Amino acid sequence: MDRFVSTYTNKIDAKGRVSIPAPFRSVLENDGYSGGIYCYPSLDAAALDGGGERLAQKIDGLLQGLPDYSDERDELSVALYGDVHVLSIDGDGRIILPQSLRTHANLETQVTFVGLGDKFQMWHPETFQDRHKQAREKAKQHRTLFGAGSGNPTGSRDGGARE
Amino acid sequence: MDRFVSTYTNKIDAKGRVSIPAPFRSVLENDGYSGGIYCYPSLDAAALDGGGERLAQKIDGLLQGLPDYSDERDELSVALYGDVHVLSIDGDGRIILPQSLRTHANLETQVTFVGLGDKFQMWHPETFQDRHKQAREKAKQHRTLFGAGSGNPTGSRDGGARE
DNA sequence: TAAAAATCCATGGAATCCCATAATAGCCCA
DNA sequence: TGGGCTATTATGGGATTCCATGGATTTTTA
Repeated sequence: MDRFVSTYTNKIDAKGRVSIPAPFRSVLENDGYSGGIYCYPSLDAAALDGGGERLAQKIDGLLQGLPDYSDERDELSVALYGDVHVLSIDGDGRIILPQSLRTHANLETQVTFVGLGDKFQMWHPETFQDRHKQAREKAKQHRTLFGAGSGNPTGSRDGGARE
Repeated sequence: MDRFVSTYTNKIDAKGRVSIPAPFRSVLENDGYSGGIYCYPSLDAAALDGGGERLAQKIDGLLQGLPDYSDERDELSVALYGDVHVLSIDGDGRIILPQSLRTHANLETQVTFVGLGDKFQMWHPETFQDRHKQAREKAKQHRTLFGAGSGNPTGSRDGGARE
């Protein structure tokens, strides 16, 4: 399997460590594991985005259009690279979440890992529940718009409720 | 790991010494460490740019586009090379910031190191906070432009069938 | 010779490694 | 089908290493 799917909730222990769900770990290994996962605060949600090499390359791609040494590039780099943490995975498949990341997502004792295909997100469990409900509501509305709930003809995403 | 990512804030001690964040140091070593880091005042910000060989080569690359002995090239050379300092790293991974550089970036007691991929920047912590906010705003705008919401520019797969 | 710079040493706290345990899931074989 | 064995996983807790930081000592330079 090569995509992050499903959700899991794990504990944060006294040292700030969290187990990465085993299925996610194996995805990361197939993705060219380079010593750790890339993790940064989501731009518009109280959550963290995480992933492996594929995610890192995506970030590179966003910057490629911009000329070196332009102020614009530097500015964007601050948001894209400056916020990224490389969290190394210990021998037991755990990472430790830096304080800055934990505060962004209100993570205290538990983390909900949510697979999003190319990447995954980490949420405060309750916050995610709310989000999840909203997302499903929106998805239903869309379906009735399209009629019959027979899948998703246009291939559009589910109303952007995610992230 | 081969690029500068993440942000770290370190102290300047009484002698003007600052620890380079360990992850940055290891990037520099992989980058062909040549005795010190290249450091110069950012052209359009109250910050310092720093990096290793890759950064030096990029500066060279900019100049190569211009004809030899042209006024334009001379000017740019002065602008780019003139203010460059080579800061040697001591046995404990620290550098000493010359006064001229410190004044340009208003560095007094603390320095925030920001990874920008090929290079990194050094900011006064509070000044950086503002910059950081701007940068995230800009990134949001770009993101909607790119349609990079789910990290999937084409919007094709992952149509919301989560869980 | 005094001031400045480079090198060396010491330390507290944090991150990493290593091992132990309990719970779960998968499997084999009767 | 069921029962027991094994492998995997999440979690907890020491022990060790790494790192930022401060200070002392030596070397250089003015």
